[in-house]
Amino acid sequence: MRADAQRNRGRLIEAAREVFREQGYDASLDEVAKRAGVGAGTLYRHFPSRDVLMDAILQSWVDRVNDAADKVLVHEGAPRDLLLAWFETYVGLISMHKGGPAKITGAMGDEKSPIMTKCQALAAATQRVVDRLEEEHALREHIEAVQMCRLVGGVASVADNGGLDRAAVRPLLEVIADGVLA
Amino acid sequence: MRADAQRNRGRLIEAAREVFREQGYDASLDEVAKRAGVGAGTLYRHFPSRDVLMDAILQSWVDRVNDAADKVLVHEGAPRDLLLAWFETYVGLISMHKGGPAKITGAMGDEKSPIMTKCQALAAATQRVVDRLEEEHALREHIEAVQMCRLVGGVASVADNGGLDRAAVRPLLEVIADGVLA
DNA sequence: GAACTATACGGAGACACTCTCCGTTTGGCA
DNA sequence: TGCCAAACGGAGAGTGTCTCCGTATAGTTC
Repeated sequence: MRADAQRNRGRLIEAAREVFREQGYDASLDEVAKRAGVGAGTLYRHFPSRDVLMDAILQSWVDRVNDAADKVLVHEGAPRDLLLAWFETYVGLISMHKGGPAKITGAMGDEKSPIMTKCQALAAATQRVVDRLEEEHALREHIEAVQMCRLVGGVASVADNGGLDRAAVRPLLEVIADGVLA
Repeated sequence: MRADAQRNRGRLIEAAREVFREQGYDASLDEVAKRAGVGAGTLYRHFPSRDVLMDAILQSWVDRVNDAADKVLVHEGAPRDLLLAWFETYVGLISMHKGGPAKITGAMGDEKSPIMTKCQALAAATQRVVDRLEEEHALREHIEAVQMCRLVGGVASVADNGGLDRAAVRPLLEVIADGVLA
C-alpha cells in the first residue's frame, strides 16, 4: 500500500473513532471524512461500507475483550459472582458507542458479517467463562456461548436504546445469570 | 375535524400499516404519503413525527395485546408453561414489523414517549401474568413487569436484528423464564 | 345558494446523507 | 528525471426528511 494511502487510512480510523464516540454508530460518514481531512471518495475506497469501517475501528478492541476476560477469570469467588462480573464487563465492552450493542449482537452468529471476527472474539471470551463454570458444574446444562451473548447483548441493546443506567441493567443480568446457573 | 382531514388521516394510517409491514419501521414516510395519495405536508401535519404515526397505527393493536393475554391466562398448566406461552406471544406481538421490538422496548418506561400508552398496555398485560404467577408463589421474588418486558423485548430485538427464527428464540426465553421462576 | 373564512391540502424546495465517477495528483520505481 | 499505477478529492446524482406558503375547500352564516 502506498504511503499516503496508509496515512489516510489511519486518519480515517482515528476520525471515525472520534465521531462515533460523540454521535454513535449512525453518525454521518461524510463527517468522518471531513474530520479526517480527506474526500468522501477516499473514505469509501478504504471502507466500502459502514460495517467495514466499524470492523477496522474495533481491531484494537479485540485485545481489550481478551484482557477483560483474563481479568474476570482470575477473580476467585462464587460462580454467580463470576458470571455477573463477566456480564457487566460484556455490556461495557459492547456499549462503547451508541448503537454498538444492537450492531454487534445482531451480527452474532452471522458467518459473513463484516464484523464477524469481532463477534467471534466476544463469543470466544464468553466461552472461556462458560468452560470455567462447567468445570465447576455450576451451569444448569450445556449452553452455547453465542446464546449467552445474545441474551446479554439483548439487555445491552435495550439499555442503549432506552437510556438505562447500570443500576437498571443489573437486575436484568441477574435474571439471566439465575436462568443459566444450576 | 373537517371531513377531508378525517378521511386523509385514515388513509395515511392504512398506507403506513401497509408500507411498514412491507419495509419495516424505517420505511420512507414520503412513500407512505404517496401510497395514501396525499402530499408530504398533509402527512406531517397529521403526524409530526414517525413515532406519532406509529402510535396511531398501533391503536387497534392494543386490543390484540389484551386478547392475547386473556387467551394465555385461561390456559391451565405449569407456571413455566404459562410464562413461556406469554413470552412467545409477547415476542410475536412486538415483532409485527421489522424494527418494532427495538422501538417498543426502547420506549418501555419512558414517561413521555409518543408510544407510551402502547408500552403501558404491554406492561399491564405482562403484569396480569405476573400477578397470576405470584398468586401461585411461582416467582422467585417480586419482579417488575417492566423488567420482564425489557428482558423479553431484548431477545425479540436481537432476533429481529439478527434474523433468528422461533426455534432459535425459544431457548433464550427459557433461560429468562428459569431465571424468574422459583 | 352565495359569500365568507377557518381549516386543510399539496408539492416545490432547502437541507442532509450516501455513494459513485472521473479528471487530477502523486508516490515510488527504473 | 520521467513515467504510470495507485490514490486522491469533490462535484453531483439519488434518496429521504421536513417546512413553507400559495391554493383549494368544508362548513357556516345570512
